[in-house]
Amino acid sequence: MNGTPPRVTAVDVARLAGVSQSAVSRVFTPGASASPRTVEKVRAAAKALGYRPNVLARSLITGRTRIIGLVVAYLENQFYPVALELLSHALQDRGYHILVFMANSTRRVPEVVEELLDYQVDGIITASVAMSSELTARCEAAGIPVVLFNRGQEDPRLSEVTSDNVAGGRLATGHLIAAGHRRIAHLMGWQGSSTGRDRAVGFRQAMDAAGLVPVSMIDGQYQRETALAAAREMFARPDRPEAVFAASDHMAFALLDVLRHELGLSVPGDVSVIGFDDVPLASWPVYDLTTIRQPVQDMVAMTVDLLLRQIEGAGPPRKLRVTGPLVSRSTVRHKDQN
Amino acid sequence: MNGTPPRVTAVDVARLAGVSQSAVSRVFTPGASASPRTVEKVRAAAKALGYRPNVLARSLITGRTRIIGLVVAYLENQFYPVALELLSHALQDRGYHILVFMANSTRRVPEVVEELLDYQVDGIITASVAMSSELTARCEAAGIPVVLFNRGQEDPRLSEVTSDNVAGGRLATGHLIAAGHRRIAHLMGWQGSSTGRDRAVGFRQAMDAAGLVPVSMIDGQYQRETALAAAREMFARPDRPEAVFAASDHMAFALLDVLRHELGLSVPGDVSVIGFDDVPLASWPVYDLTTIRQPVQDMVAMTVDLLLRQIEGAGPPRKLRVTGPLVSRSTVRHKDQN
DNA sequence: CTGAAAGCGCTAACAT
DNA sequence: ATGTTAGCGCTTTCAG
Repeated sequence: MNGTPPRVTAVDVARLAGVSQSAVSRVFTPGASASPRTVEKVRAAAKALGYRPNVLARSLITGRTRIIGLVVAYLENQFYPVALELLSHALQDRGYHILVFMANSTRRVPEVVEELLDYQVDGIITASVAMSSELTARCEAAGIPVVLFNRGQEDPRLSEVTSDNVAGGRLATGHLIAAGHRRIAHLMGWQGSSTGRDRAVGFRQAMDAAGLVPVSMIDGQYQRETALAAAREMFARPDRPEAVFAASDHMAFALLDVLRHELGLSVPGDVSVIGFDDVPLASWPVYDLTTIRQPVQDMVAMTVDLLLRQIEGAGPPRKLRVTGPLVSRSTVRHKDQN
Repeated sequence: MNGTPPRVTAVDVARLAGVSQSAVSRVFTPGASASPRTVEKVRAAAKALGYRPNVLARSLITGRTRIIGLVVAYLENQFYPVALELLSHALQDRGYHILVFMANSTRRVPEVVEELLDYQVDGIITASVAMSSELTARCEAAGIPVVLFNRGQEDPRLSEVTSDNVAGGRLATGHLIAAGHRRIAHLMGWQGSSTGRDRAVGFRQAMDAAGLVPVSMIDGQYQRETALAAAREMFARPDRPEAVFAASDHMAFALLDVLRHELGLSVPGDVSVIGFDDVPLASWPVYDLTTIRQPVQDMVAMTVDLLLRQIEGAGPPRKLRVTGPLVSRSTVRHKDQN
């Protein structure tokens, strides 16, 4: 019966308005020059026909799609949906949109980025995903800036926005120590990631500075299942910690669940816990988790500014770092006050 | 210094391979006809140059972008990030990608959809967002199928995938009644949405059938803040319910939080609570919420199938409905057994 | 300020 | 099977 409906093009509008097709184009192009009369006639005709410029055809000429590719691995940790929502809004406000690419074990990052490139995206944001050097080269060759959100990498061609994870790890651990704890463990973030490693070095630094030796350090890989297992292992040992620094709130929740619901321990009565991120759930009374805040709003704003500056003004790649405060809630017990 | 780096085009590859540009095109077009030798030469040249077809230029001709527009209002409720992740994977597996459009109070759905149309998306999925009749007409005119995910609407031009919310509401309420409760309230989902209304009618049906009258019915609008306030109001009245059906897990969590942490009530000791959705958090021990499961996996699969069928085969719009089971956990007290 | 013309990178007839 | 040709819908010189 039907097929592809006939599209309304600039030619149609031009015909109806009695002007040339290029006049129509000018009316819809920001930096244009058209007489008020032309503008009016064209706008009227466009409205009558329901015309809107085909942004893809435009992109073919301008070389800009106003599409930003976002590569993200998993949305399980609440930090990412929050960031995605913020990112999307900030970008929309500046006339850009997000094309989402989920990477995971089966869909590897390299292929995913290639697909992104096929879409001629103007820029790429990766959320907690690393870029191979080869891939970076391809993006660089294509003139497409990429900024790593919440992930660091040596490569000078890559921009990145992170919080100061080493300092954060130190702050968290220092807080536990200041509260009077000595037998402290670290439920580590994935050691294949910069954030996971940095938070762990912050932990070590603080411990060293206090002359303390970690009770244990186990990799929870930032995932609930793994963190659950790590928590069980950590407390199955004869040498139980009295306080633990979890490298993400998401893992802290898993830890808390094991402690309270499997082991029947009290937090902060029996053990103190501190997290990292300050996701919304951390402030809900069920957990009321003491944690290191990652200022997502700021991080998002910086990411967008940085990326657009590179796209629009060809600014250089930069590594930006923000510092987050400690948010004291109720999962850490202060021994002297008790 | 630099500007836009020179793109590698099919012409470059053709030149290097010593064939025509159309030969290159054929090699990269699935239903093509090219001799093994040509294919080989072209592939080699393409690899040497790092060539990949520009999908946008292709779209201009084929009329298909393989981009699906997703309109979503908020990611606060965990149900949506989960759906988004699933949707994205399912679509990627079939060669499509998601262009995300966040709608909210400032960015109204109509403008957002117009922007979507500008990108020549092949189809639209709206997650818990309604379409005006005018908008529907525009999409229809543009030949772009839209499927509403988790939202129903009368319009026959719109496809939709929902769970049976009336039956779900009945099931939830019936469970409370069967547990021996009589003084029951409903923390309603947004009454401006079909799901909110349907779950409420299910609630009423079950109550009526049992000859019971609701203690109260308050609209929590599916948002935490509102649900928190609604919960407080519900229990500030002299006539407190002994059981409540919350129209979403997300609101049930808010309710549980005020019950236990503000009012010092025990659940299920003092009051029973049942939710709707069965998001991951519902199964965590902190809440261990009894709820009605919405089979997201199935819903996503159906959504993708339906949409792609409409895009590729021009199938008709359909309204699909799945039924979710009750997942019994620990927030409902069974009076006879106690 | 405006129209004519060229062409972005690619696919799809059309011949050969 | 392959090259030639004509556009897809639009922006952008270039004349005027």
